[in-house]
Order: sequence, then structure tokens, then C-alpha cells
Amino acid sequence: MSSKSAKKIDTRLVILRNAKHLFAQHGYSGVSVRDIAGTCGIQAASLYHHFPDKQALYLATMEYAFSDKADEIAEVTTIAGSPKERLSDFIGRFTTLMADDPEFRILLQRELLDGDEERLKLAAHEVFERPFKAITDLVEEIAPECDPHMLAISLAGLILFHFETAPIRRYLPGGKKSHNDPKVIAEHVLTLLSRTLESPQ
Amino acid sequence: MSSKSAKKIDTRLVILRNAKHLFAQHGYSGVSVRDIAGTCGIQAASLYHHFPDKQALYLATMEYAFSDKADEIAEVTTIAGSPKERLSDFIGRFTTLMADDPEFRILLQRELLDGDEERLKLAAHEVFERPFKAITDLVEEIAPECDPHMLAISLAGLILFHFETAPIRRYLPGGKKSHNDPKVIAEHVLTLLSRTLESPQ
DNA sequence: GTCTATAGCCTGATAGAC
DNA sequence: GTCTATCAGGCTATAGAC
Repeated sequence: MSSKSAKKIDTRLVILRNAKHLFAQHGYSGVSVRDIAGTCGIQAASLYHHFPDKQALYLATMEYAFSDKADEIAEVTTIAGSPKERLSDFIGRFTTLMADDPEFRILLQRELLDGDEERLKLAAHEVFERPFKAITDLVEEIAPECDPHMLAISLAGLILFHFETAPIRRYLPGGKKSHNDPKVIAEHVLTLLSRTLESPQ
Repeated sequence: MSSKSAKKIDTRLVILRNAKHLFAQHGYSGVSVRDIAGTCGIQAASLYHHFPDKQALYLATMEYAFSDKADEIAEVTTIAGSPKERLSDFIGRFTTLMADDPEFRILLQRELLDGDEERLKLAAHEVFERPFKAITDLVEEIAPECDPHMLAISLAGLILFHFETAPIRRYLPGGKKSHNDPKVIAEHVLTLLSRTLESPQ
């Protein structure tokens, strides 16, 4: 009930939340300003009070969707223990993270497809650089014969591709519902990599 | 110089080729019928002589971009040799295939994001089922303790994610131009999996 | 801070001449 | 088989009342 917080709904935040939904579902050019305003229960013109134009709204939405992700992902690698334990831990936590915020993953995929250089550079430095560095440091200990940059990408791809292909996997031979379970995915990735991890010599 | 083929430019094919470019670059809703007609040097109205509407043009474009891919990918797994040789061969060929037709990969990614159930079901059965089956059969011989469906997805993801992340990798620590070289990617994936392959017991 | 009204342009699609 | 002309509606964005 304090004067500045709570109680009053922050329209800006409502817009960002709905915009995140819609941009994830349909992409930038698949969503109109009217669509976003509509799901917020306001007129399109009112939206321009909060954001100067559609592009700025999109950028603010990305910032909203991507903020704190750097911390979340990086945190996932800072656990103590042996390299193998830390990797196992990372796989489990990263998988859960991606399963818990599917819109973040989808928006990231869309940015990889449509983002201009400036946006990607910003995302790389502000969001992914720190956690990526943590992962390369980790895998360097485990598999020194591999290029750490490539191995970090491989590790992420190994996990993310299962989510990415979920819509089509159900129509492919052997596809089961359980293959979408983050725990099953994590276990599979760990099993696949286990031999690689066991003999670092 | 025969009467029915060559010589005369097939407008329909020109449209499909240009549509493939544009849909890959900007997605379905990021491209207008006028845009496509423009790159073909014709008016938008003329395009409707060849396709009933935009949706049909898009579907025809997917068919054009995806046709023969089933053969190409499946072919890549039919080489003779030991399981390990065949896997190594598959990795090299699949990587080259994806590097040679980046628009196919991009359109596939867009379909995974935006495709409705019907389209994905069709793509799964007409394009990916056969080669996917070939891959699961292969990996089943190599790593019987893994779920073949999941392992096939992992294998594809391991390769594709390097292409998918190319736009942002250059801004991430340790990123080099050589990481985009299909030969380097294939070698990396093989090295990563080599320990897993060596002791199938 | 939200509304109505509207400008100006782009959209998918059609009609009909050639 | 391509063109011009056009429609009806959607788009982003602005103006100005409340």
C-alpha cells in the first residue's frame, strides 16, 4: 500500500509481458501494434505513450525477456565440485532453465534468424559473454584437446536442439512424449558425453 | 533446343527461386507479394497467374526448397563400411550439405518456429522420416545404450547449432572465422564423439 | 494516461485490357 | 502471361479531446 509501488498496475510492464508472448509466437512482422494493445486491453494509440515506436517496443521487450538471463545461466556454472560434477550440474540446470522459459529460447532463435549485427553484438556482450566464458572455462578442464569455443557451442546445441525440434519430433520415428521432459533430455546428454568425460587423459 | 524444354524461362521457377531467397531472409510475414514479384521483374498481379494466393506460393516454395532433400540426406547414410566409418562419413557429408544450402536450413528453422501441425507433419513424413530412420539405425549399432531417437536428434543438433549460432558466435569469446568452416565443424563433432564411439561395449 | 479520429502508406487480391 | 487500375482493409504513427 506504499505510495510508489504495488497496487497500481504498471501498464508498461503489462505491455512488455504481452509483447513477449506475441513476438515469441509470431515474430516481429507477424505482430501488429494493434495486436499487442488488444491483449493489454488498451488502444494502439495508448501504447505510443509508453514507447516511441514499434521498433523501440520490440527492443524493450528483448531487454525485458533477456535481462537477468546472464546471471541465471552464469550461476548454473559456479557450483563447486569436480569438473565432471560441475558439468553434470550445468547440463541439468541449463536444461531446466530452457524448459522453464520457452519464450526466451524462442526469442533467442528468432534473434539469430532476424537480428541485425548491432542487436546480436549487444546480446552477445550483455547477455551471453559471461556465462559463455564460464562454460568454456569448464569444458577446457574436461576436454583440453577440443576447441573450448566449439565445445561450448556443441554442449548448448546438444541441449537446445531437443527443445527446438520438439514440434516435429513427435512425427519422427521413435518420438515419445517423454523426450520433451527436461530431466530425460539432461540424462540423455550426460549419458552421451559420459565416456568423453571419463577419460580426460 | 527441343520444343518443350530449355530456351524459354520458366517464370514459375524464377518466382520460386526468388521466393525461397526472400522467405529465408525475412520470413513469411516479413515478405510481401509485391516484394517477390519485384525481384522477379514482374507485377504482383502477374504472380497470381502462377499461384492462387500467398499461402499457396509459400507452400510451393517450401516444397521446392525441401524436395530432393530427403534423398540427399538419406544418401549420406547409405555408404558401406563399419558403423564408425559410416558415422564419420555421415557427419562430414551432412555438414557439407547444410553448408551448401543455408537457405534450406533457415527455412527449416523458420518452419520449426512458425509451422502449423499439418505442415510439420507433412515435412516429417515426406522429407525427414526416411533419412531420420537411417540415422537412428546407424546410431543404434554404435551406442545401443542410448535412445536412438534422441541420439539422432543430438547428432543433428551438434552439427546444426554451429551454423545456427554463426551470427552471434563471432561476438563470443574465442570465436574465429574458421569455426564456420564445415570441415572444421565436422572434425570437431567427430573428435567430440570419438571416445563415445571407440568402446561400444 | 487513455481515448477517438484520422492521415498516409502498404497489404493481399481481383477485374479486365492487351 | 503480363500489364494497369483498383478495391477493401490493415498497418504504423500522429493530433488533439478528456
